Amino acid sequence: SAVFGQVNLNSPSQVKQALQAKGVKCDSTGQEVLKPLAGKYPQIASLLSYRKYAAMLKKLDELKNVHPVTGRIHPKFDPLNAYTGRFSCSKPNLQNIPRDENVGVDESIRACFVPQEGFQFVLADYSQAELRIAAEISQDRLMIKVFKSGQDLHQLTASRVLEKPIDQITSSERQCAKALNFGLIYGMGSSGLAAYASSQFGVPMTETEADRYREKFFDTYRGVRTWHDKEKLNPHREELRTRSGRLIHFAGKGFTQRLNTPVQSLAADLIKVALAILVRKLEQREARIICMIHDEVVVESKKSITGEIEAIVKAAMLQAGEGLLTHVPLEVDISVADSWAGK
DNA sequence: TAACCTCGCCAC
DNA sequence: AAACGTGGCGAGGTTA
Ligand SMILES: Nc1nc2c(ncn2[C@H]2C[C@H](O)[C@@H](COP(=O)(O)OP(=O)(O)OP(=O)(O)O)O2)c(=O)[nH]1
Ligand SMILES: [Mn+2]
Ligand SMILES: [Mn+2]
Repeated sequence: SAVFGQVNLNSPSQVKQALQAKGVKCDSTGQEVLKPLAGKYPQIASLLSYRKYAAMLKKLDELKNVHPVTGRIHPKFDPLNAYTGRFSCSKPNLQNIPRDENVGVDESIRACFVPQEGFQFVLADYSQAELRIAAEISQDRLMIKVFKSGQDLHQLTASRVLEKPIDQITSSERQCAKALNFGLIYGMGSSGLAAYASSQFGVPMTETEADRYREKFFDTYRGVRTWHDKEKLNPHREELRTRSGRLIHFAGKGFTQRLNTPVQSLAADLIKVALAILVRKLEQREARIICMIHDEVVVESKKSITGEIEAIVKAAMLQAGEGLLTHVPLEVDISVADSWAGK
């Protein structure tokens, strides 16, 4: 094309050079930068589309090593690799399998993950996991109240940003709002907020508008602002002790990391406690934990006992909160399905 | 050739 | 890309 003559589209440096040669000023060629330019340059839209499909094909390629005997994929789960105490997963990573709405064609990668004959999946995921924990850690009065009354903050934020009634928020709009909520509580700035809203949410937002939105957010959740201010005051604390007793080396960590680490760590501890409870309860039953994705558990359960297993999984995940959280209630979204796509 | 880095993108 | 964070992976590109 006129913009990309003889360039390797897989090479960010060549792409950047080609764009700059055409007078497109950019530092990076990532989505945040290119997406707002896609309307003006159809070639950029094509490039982003190509990158998306290429990423999907790469993911599929990673999933080729099915064990000949078990018919399963056996990744490595490492409980002690991530800084915050999250599990990591590799070879292949099953914690970043594309969600169906992002695959780009009417196909599902997650639907390829199915239980063995005569079994079903129980899929259980903490609702608004780290928002609840942030409410607990910051002791924000309103946020705690919101969770006690069973409201949905992701949905609420989507509704505010899109200026649409709450009952008209689609699941993918809610999904987009997650990054806004977490961005805000973990210290995202006005420029980051504006860029994200424009590129991922499709809502053009100037930096001034972003700044106004941030202020509104922190006026609403005053305890979150106080938490941030407090964290700004002691930027040199070198140790963090988690509620479960782990000591985390904190030296050299910046403001945003200091906000995130206690929350993500507690979330990691929460699900680990839940898994420990659960693995024992499942021992004598025909059901096994086959995957975990940070705040989600996938259990493969014999069909005839799925109802009982569902109750056990939910109870274990809620019970884990009893020793770790004091003010905020937990909720678990749970479903039974014949594939990871959720039926 | 292999090891390493950066970039971009997937998930939570 | 920037004061959101935590990860893994492939491809290009560089270095040993
Ligand atoms: N800092 C940060 N953390 C994220 C982001 N996306 C997900 N997480 C973390 C915080 C979430 O609570 C946690 C689990 O992700 P989920 O997709 O299950 O979202 P969440 O539990 O908040 O909402 P849900 O009610 O399950 O749809 O992972 C993000 O964009 N930034
Ligand atoms: Mn969740
Ligand atoms: Mn989840």
